[in-house]
Amino acid sequence: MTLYLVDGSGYIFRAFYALPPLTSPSGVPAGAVYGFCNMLQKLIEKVDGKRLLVVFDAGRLTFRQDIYPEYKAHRPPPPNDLIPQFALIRKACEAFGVPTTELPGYEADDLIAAYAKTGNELGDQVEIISADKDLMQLLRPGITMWDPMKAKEINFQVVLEKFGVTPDKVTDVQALCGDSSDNIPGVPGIGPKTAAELIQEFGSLEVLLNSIDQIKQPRRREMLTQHQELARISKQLVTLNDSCPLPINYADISPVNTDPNQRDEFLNEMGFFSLKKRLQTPNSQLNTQSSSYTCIQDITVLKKWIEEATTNGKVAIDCETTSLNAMQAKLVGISLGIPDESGYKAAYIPFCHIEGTQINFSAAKDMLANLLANQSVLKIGHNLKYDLLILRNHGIEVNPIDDTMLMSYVLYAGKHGHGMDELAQKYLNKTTITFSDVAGKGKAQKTFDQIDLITATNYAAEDAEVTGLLFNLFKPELSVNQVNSVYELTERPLVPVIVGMEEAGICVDKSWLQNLGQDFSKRMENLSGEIYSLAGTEFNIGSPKQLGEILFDKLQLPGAKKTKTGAYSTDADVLEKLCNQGHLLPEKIIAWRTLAKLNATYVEGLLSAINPNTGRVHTSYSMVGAATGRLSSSDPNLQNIPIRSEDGKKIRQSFIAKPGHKLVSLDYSQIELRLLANFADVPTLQEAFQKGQDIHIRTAVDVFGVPLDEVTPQLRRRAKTVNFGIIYGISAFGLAQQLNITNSEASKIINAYFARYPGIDDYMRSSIRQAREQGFVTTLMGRKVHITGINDKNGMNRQFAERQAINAPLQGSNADIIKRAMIKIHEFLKSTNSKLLLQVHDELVFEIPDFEIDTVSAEIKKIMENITKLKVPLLVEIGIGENWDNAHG
DNA sequence: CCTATCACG
DNA sequence: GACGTACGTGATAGGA
Repeated sequence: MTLYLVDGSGYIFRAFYALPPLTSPSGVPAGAVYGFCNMLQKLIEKVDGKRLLVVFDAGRLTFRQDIYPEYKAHRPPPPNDLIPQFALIRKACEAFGVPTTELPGYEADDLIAAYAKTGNELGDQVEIISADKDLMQLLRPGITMWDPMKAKEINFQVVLEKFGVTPDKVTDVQALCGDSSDNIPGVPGIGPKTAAELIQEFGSLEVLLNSIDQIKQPRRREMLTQHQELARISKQLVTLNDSCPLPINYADISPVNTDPNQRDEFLNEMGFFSLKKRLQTPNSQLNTQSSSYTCIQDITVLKKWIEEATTNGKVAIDCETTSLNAMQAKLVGISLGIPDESGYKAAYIPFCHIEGTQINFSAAKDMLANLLANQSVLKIGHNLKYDLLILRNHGIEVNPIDDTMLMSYVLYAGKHGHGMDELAQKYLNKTTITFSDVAGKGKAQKTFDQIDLITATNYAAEDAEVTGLLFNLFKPELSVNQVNSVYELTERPLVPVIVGMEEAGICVDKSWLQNLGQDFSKRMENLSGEIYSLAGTEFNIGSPKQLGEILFDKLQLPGAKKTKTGAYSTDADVLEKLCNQGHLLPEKIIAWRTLAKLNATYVEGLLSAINPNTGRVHTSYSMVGAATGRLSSSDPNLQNIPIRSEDGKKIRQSFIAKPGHKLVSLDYSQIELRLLANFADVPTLQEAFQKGQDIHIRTAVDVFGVPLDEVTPQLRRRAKTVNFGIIYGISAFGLAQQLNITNSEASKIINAYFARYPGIDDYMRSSIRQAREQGFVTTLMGRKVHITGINDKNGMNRQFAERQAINAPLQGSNADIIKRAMIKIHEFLKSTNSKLLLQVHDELVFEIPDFEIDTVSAEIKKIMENITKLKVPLLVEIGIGENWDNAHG
């Protein structure tokens, strides 16, 4: 009977590094345990009732250190988060009914060798489950190896390709070339290629060492003569000791015998509920084809599902549509997932696929609307904002809700993305069907209504099922990780607010934009004529490559700078420097580029974004796009509408209020600097804000040491740059670049700043320390922003992470504040005729009917300013106008 | 599909 | 001594 031998320690490390750090309900790190259980379960399925022995390392010290003290000496100790998990993993094996073994003084690999040898001699088939190259020496007839990650056999051929020799010669090769990962010395100057060549030629290490004088190459000969002893020691180190004692008698190794109750008890203790449910029906993972999902094509079947969801009190939902753009998408079908003993059972209700028997949507609508509006049934979705918009188009309200995408966001912002496919892979170990799998991609991509019902059901119902499973996993994590309040008080209640904004859209003046486009085009034409004659040739001005060649090769202008890919840099910075030296061409290029940008991105972009049904522009906000907690806006992006240049302002003027209304803009003044003054507890800065002083002038006075009445506009501008620099996690180089001064001048300014504002430096250091110790920084409302790379050994990556650690709490707290304000304002606006249309990080834009402008905007200002209490006041500035440009004070 | 550039906070 | 560096986003055009 076959014996399977598992390198348990290898599994532990792989599980630890592959999985994000989950925490069990009792607060113990459990990510590796979770991963290990998953792998263990797969193994149990593979060995199918045969004998399985998991072998662990007993400790760091083995007989090999007696031979060679440096052996594995450079290995860092296991990470702190992993240490408590070792014992739990042994417990997991016990709970799954899998025997384990270990032996002090020996490595797991030695024990594996010893058991493999014994089994082989008794005529048993032995399979080693590991991809570790140090175990490959054991291969021989009757002993095979299986790489569990790649799910393929490691045979003689694989070993031959890897080492250049057959398995029985592997240790000879390793002895010669050494192994830096285990600190095995080998013979200096001999690498894997040479080692294989020598062993092939001489047959074995022993023969080779006895015939060194026959080696032709003088250098090899010399090295081998000199380092014979190292080769012999290395050979001892890499050779597995198959005569070590067997802690469990070979005959006593029992087949896998899982007691489901014992296993479930352990999984409960660990909080692995979804895994527990999955294991209760071990085949549901494998047979998730059409059989396990229902396609609801009949109204009585639908009725049964809705009743069941209602009784259950919880249902996962997902809408399938014809477009990612919610405002122009057509509803095609809805999937439902209802908790059951195996996790979630899921169904898909098609409404308007091109082929197949389907329920008419209007026949099902009332039933579904009742379920979705039922206060005692929780609706779970992934990015529900989207589904809510779709359903609102059909007059369907959805409440109450939970959103697994937002849960992932508050738990893991900065660590990884929050898309369902990615999360399913990471947390459920499940590869989901992707949209392009079913619909294709590129130009030939089908819309969902063109998909056949079987495929559509498999895809759509899986989404509902996965959403439910993610909910089971994430929901308890929220409080364990102390992010329940940011989820409950900020992210979840924000969903209907954003839905309202996206649905409202904003008016843009079509003919204004068209005129503007004509003006821009004409000016571009004139400019390109001038550019061609200055350059002496026609070329594509929009091509940085061609432009760079013209400027720096053909015209030989000075100041050529290369980008990281080696091409000439032609960005505004470079061109401006050339302008300052009196060159005319770069100036024309800058002007042309500005117009090209405005025309393509804004004139053309906005015109094509006008929704034909509503006549307005509806952006889409991503609630998980920015790791810091900010929203992001796309399709079109309305958070980067020009404002700084005169031509830019003209673009902004195209955003108008509907008749009888005004656009009202309210923005938080200097909010990030106020937050800095608050967090860093700088008395001088706090006082300046309390007295309503101009903060940049104040900084100029303090840092540049000039009297108040001598602060010129230019000096104020420099101080403003310094203030921004501080918020971004200042570096001398960055400030120097920005102010066009030398590094040492910038350094002096920074030092003066820290000296005048004690507290800033401490605050920055403490942010960095928190990131280092905990892996994340926190904001005012307890949002976590994970900072990866803070302990990176690459200095540049680390410094980047440090600047993020400084900036994220400020940017993130700003996001917290405005999000809370939006939620409160949304409630207030229900009693008015006004609407919130846009959010631009520290600014909110409203459309307010003339008759209630004063009262409503005053109340909004009050809400915004009083959303939280800091050591400095929050100040909100109001602007009112027909268009977005003149709504700016 | 990636890079360079540039629009915003 | 050299390296490359301000924080966070999204859209567009060009070019492999």
